[in-house]
Amino acid sequence: MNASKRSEQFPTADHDHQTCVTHALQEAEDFCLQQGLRLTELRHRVLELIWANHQPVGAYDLLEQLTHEGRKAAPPTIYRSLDFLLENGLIHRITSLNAYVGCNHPGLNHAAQFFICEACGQAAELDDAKIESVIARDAKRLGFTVEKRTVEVAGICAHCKQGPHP
Amino acid sequence: MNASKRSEQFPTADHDHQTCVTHALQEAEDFCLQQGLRLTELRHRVLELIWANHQPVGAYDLLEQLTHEGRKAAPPTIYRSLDFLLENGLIHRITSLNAYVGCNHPGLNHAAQFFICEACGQAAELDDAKIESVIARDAKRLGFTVEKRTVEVAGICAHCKQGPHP
DNA sequence: TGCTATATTGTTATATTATAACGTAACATC
DNA sequence: GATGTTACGTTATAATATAACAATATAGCA
Ligand SMILES: [Zn+2]
Ligand SMILES: [Zn+2]
Ligand SMILES: [Zn+2]
Ligand SMILES: [Zn+2]
Repeated sequence: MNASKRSEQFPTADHDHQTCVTHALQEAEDFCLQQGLRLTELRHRVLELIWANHQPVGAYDLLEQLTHEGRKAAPPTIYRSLDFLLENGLIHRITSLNAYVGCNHPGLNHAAQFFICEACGQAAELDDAKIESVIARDAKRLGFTVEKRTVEVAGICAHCKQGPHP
Repeated sequence: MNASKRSEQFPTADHDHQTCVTHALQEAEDFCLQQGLRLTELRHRVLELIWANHQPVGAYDLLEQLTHEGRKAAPPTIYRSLDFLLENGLIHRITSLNAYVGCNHPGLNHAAQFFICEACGQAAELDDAKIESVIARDAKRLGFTVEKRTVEVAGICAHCKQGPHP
């Protein structure tokens, strides 16, 4: 099981954090190159910070991390980078947390579901086609055209049920 | 089809708005009496305003409506009433809108799903057991204990696909 | 009834998240 | 290099929500 695969669900305590980050950044660079997108130094750094946090992180947390490393940054600095990363599927916004997290399948333009642990703060990204199809069925019955789905489940992850924060 | 039934999905343009409000308030009064909850004048009025808006409405919109009718009100005034109504299942919070909407099945402590029209602003509340079971299955596979579910689908409702706002 | 504990509301200040508006710099294309 | 476009810097402000403490109303009981 490689780092990418592991990060699709709740990571174990002993997993190689840095490998996750490196791998995700490499994927993002490749993707942007393919798509002709400009992954500027700022955007690259913001994405790196999001992955390095390794759990959903707020815009102002990111802002603080940027300023602490000497960069001039104001709210628009971070929000513009977040917008770019969101638009191009490199990160997700978790509505119920007002926080941002790296996407495990960048570029696929998928609808994701999140399982969010209230103890350790980790979020697992799923892409369960079954949920999609049930929502689609309900939408059809209502005559509703789906544009955007938000599926976020809060609770306690398996690691945290056994002991304190993994 | 009565007002209650109608309000479970997207209401038609010609439906009896006032009947919906009256019916919902009556149900809330009954429920609070049964449960020994104090539906004070303020809480009653806030719930009435939420239903009268008849679509998800923001806390500060409600605040403005309260002050316009002469009541002294500050943010905590409205947020405390919203907290009471949320805790007791009389309203729902729609995370993706930062807005509040009356519950169609007060007191049932159910997990609801919302289909939100981006054209007319109406939200339809569903309680599809199928969605619940699929989420429960994923949770079980992850070893995840579910506390709270957020399922919000944005798009265009059937009325709005035919013509402008119903 | 009057007393007391509790719940509710009022009031002021502040935290948190996000965007508007406008100017400057970097980049790409010709 | 001129020109149009994209990205970034900067200042101010909007929108949503909570903290902290005082005043009032209510409920339960002596
Ligand atoms: Zn994703
Ligand atoms: Zn956990
Ligand atoms: Zn409901
Ligand atoms: Zn509509």
